Amino acid sequence: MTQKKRAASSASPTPRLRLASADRERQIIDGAINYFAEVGFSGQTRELSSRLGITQPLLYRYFASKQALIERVYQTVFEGRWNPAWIAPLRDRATPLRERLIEFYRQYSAATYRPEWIRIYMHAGLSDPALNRRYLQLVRRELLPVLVRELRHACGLADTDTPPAEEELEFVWSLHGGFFYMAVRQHVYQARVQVDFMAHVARVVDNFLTGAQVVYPKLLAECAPAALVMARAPVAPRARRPVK
Amino acid sequence: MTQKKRAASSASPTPRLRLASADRERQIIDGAINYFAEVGFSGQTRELSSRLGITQPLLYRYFASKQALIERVYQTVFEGRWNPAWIAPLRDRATPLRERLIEFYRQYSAATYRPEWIRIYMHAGLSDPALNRRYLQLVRRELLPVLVRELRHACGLADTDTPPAEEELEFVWSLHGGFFYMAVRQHVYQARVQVDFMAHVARVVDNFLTGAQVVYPKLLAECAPAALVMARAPVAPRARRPVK
DNA sequence: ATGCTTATTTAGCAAATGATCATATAGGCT
DNA sequence: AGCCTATATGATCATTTGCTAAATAAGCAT
Repeated sequence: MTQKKRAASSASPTPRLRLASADRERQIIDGAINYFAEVGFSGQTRELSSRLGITQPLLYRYFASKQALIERVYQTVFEGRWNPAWIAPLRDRATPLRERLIEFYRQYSAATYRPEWIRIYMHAGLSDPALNRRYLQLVRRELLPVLVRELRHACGLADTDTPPAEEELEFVWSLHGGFFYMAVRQHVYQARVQVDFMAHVARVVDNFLTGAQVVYPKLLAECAPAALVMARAPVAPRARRPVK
Repeated sequence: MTQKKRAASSASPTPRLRLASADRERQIIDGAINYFAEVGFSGQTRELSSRLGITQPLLYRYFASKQALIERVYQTVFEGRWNPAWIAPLRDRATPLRERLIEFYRQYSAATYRPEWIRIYMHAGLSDPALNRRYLQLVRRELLPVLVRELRHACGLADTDTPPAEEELEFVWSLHGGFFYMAVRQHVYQARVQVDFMAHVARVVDNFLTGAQVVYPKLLAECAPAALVMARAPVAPRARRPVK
């Protein structure tokens, strides 16, 4: 017994590392993000603590309950990774919308299409979708209307005050969702994705914008006719190669 | 105690319903699908049995272990809902590809974009992605190559033996994934989707096919040049309204 | 009725798991 | 050096949970 104990303590020379509480807290949160991303929120606190190299009761010194820790994980992952600075360049009409979209998805994917983010996001959605809905509303409030506005402009329409119709939001969301699903295939289903992501983004964005030249005005005619005002000087058509 | 018990048993007059074993088994599986879809596979067998109105040990008469029940749930949901008859009509060039795609997604969504299916699929992916990968391979083997072939044709190219390039598969998967993500938002994140799904599908398919007239040949030129053979009699251009 | 088969329940075990508490010790302060 | 505070630990509790064995009763053939 005592032998075993002594052997263990000499084998793992962990001389009771004493961290500043802020450091320890951060370390626990980071570990919890990775652990829960891997096994889900039903993962045990004992296993988590053992991966962190600390004892389980220490977790309870820093977090009142397992649930409190989980909520902290949510908060850190979701609210910590949205960058408001992504939006402004999307409105900069000095560069073609194509390039703006590609650049946006380069940055957005770097921040969120990561195993922990995607997996935590899915686990959270399945166990308590309230937080996900908050994130979706963030996207819906901050990002999608900008996309709609720029898309209207890129299709040769004048800026109006007409708010995005539900159908327009879903339309741009189909672009967004296609990329997200690729990340889900990769990080949740662990399927190998064998193409260059940014080249793929470029192709899909091209396809989206090219089609939109024709289809988007029809969508507006059906769903938001008030937005159908031609710009005085029509914007150069986006078709980079004329349809023959 | 005894009073409580007697009261309970008289309040719930469940006079030990005795079913044929096949019926009971089916009932358990159906209940398990709904239960696990809701709470995940870490849901307890006791809670499941109580929802079914049976005792927990009875589950173990029908399934050797919780894991065996879970595997049966997988099997029923995934392998039971793929319909090979979806594919043939996609190849019927008598009708425009647009209509074929819309009809396909009408049927595919009716079968799989349901709360249990989507949620079980997500839970499964997070806890053990092997089964999801098998399903993805089914899609990748049976569906995507057909889409690629028909898309090439719709863009005015001759049929060749050139197998789909990885980039082509991802390209059509971006269409597929956009729809799937809408179902995820609905059934996992429980966000309200306020548009008519089939009208949305029609718009997105239109957009996809219209853009593809321009973008897909370029994709092929980069990634599968051997497929870039023009059909002798060019197919009527898909643009339903000429690009101005 | 009688007895046989088997579906179903009652009662319960052993392991796992979230949470707690008294105790030990590291590290700064005087 | 010596003290004091906050951090860290080991032992332990109460509950949950997958699973089993024995008891009970419903349908069925005779």
